[in-house]
Amino acid sequence: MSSLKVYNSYTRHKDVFEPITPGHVGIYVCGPTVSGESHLGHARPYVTFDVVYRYLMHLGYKVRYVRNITDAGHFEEEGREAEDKIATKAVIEKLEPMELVQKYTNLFHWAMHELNNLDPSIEPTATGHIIEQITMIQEIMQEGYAYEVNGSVYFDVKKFAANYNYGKLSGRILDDLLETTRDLEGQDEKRNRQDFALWKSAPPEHIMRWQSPWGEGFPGWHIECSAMATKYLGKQFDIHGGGMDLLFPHHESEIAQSTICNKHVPARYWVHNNMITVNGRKMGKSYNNQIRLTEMFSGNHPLLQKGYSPMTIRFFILQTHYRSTLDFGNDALQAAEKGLKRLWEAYDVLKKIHGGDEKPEDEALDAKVRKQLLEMDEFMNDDFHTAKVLANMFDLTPVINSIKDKHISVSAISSGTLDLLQSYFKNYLENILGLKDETSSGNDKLGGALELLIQIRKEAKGRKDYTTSDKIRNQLHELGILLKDDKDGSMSYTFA
RNA sequence: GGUCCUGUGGCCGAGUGGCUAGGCUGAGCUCUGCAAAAGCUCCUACAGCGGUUCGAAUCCGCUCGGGACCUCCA
Repeated sequence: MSSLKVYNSYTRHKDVFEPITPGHVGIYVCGPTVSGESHLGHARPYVTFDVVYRYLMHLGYKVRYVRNITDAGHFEEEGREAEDKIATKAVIEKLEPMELVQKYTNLFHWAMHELNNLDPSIEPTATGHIIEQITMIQEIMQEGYAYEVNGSVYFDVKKFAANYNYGKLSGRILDDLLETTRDLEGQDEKRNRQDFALWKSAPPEHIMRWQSPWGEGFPGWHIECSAMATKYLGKQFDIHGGGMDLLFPHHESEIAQSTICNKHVPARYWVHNNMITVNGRKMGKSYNNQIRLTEMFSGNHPLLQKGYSPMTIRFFILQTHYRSTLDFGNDALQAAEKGLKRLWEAYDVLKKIHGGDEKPEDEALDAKVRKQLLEMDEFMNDDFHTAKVLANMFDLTPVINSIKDKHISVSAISSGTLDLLQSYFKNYLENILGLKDETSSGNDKLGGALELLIQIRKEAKGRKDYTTSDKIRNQLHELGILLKDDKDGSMSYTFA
């Protein structure tokens, strides 16, 4: 089997993955700012890195997955009135900042669980690590790469660039930045425009504020990730993940900060997911085109023809490679919904298939099935190519259904291949891709009642009493339960 | 303006220079009391124009279109 290769934004090509400590992987993913509700675009990185997390564990690594919660204020616009987003909104909503933060943190966790994302190993909050951030800022100042002005502290990018490789991750050149940085108000505190804040002095109206060596204020945006990643993963760790839109300035700034403090580029592999777009345009607050996850699930949004279940959304995301843009659309979502249903029903069928002999009756088919299963590992090793994994599973679906419908015999493939097929489907669908059954919800009483109706319908059909049998089927259909007559005379049901 | 990405069949999307993923739609057929599901077929595309090559969706150039970042952003 091949080894895992990961596209590394830092080197700009696929690198063979080798953890710093054999057997262990440290991964840091930029988490949400909990000043508002998560939208569809937010689902992408967390699903993407959930699969990365699951796959690394599948490979046998012991993984520490750190994903932060940004609950301290940022600036609406750097250099302008330093408005704490959370504080501003808190006034409007007449809520304590921490109450608001708690509300959206809870909502975020709810959405993550709906999407069947595993909890990270550690989920540190920015407000819980103010001391670590202050300490790190002090270290940067001691090294001479930060300066204080009026109670705020800025990172000296120009000096950093003179001695280190600034801009490598994002492909930025300092001179270009000088020319292209927008002319904003209140830049006078900075020595150079491209400098960024490590600590901001808090104006009186600012609610979230902490005591620091430079007076009362709050941390800059980039420092929290550097401080928390260092604390929980060390001066250098394996993977740093996030959306492509964080490449610059966020991750570039993280690299600068950590390089001064820790003498290392913080992560060896930088992994970035692409954006979800709406009509070709990035979904984000700048474009005012977000669809919240609660709206996605309920269908309560002008752009939505209907609601889409969490697994539909997860599957929709997984059907594309994570570094490609993914365009939102009702047609695409509905295609994903149907595709997932078909795949999952085949998986249910597969679980019930038994038999097969040691030697397959159809050598060619047997070989093809094995090949397609083993290829799935290759695809995952090739930069987590879930889209190709799913394509192979769809290729195998007709084989499964044909066995069920007796178009081909169980013994067409060997018992060993059948075992492999069953274990790969289970492993991939449930453990690696993190999909789950959403239909039945395990209601035993309902199941029992349906079995009874199926029994009555069978008896009616036996008497050729199609009036009764059709009545049962049609009325159940109206209730959203689909009865299917299988080839062998048995009946099964699915929830629409 | 700078840096970078991208343009694939009705829709969504894979595509490492040659063997032309996959899903969803649509059409036909088979099975079936009728349905549904399933199976089997079919519709076979690479923005345009040049170039490199025995051979290009894939490499190069130009033109046109879309987008990301440069500012909070997943």
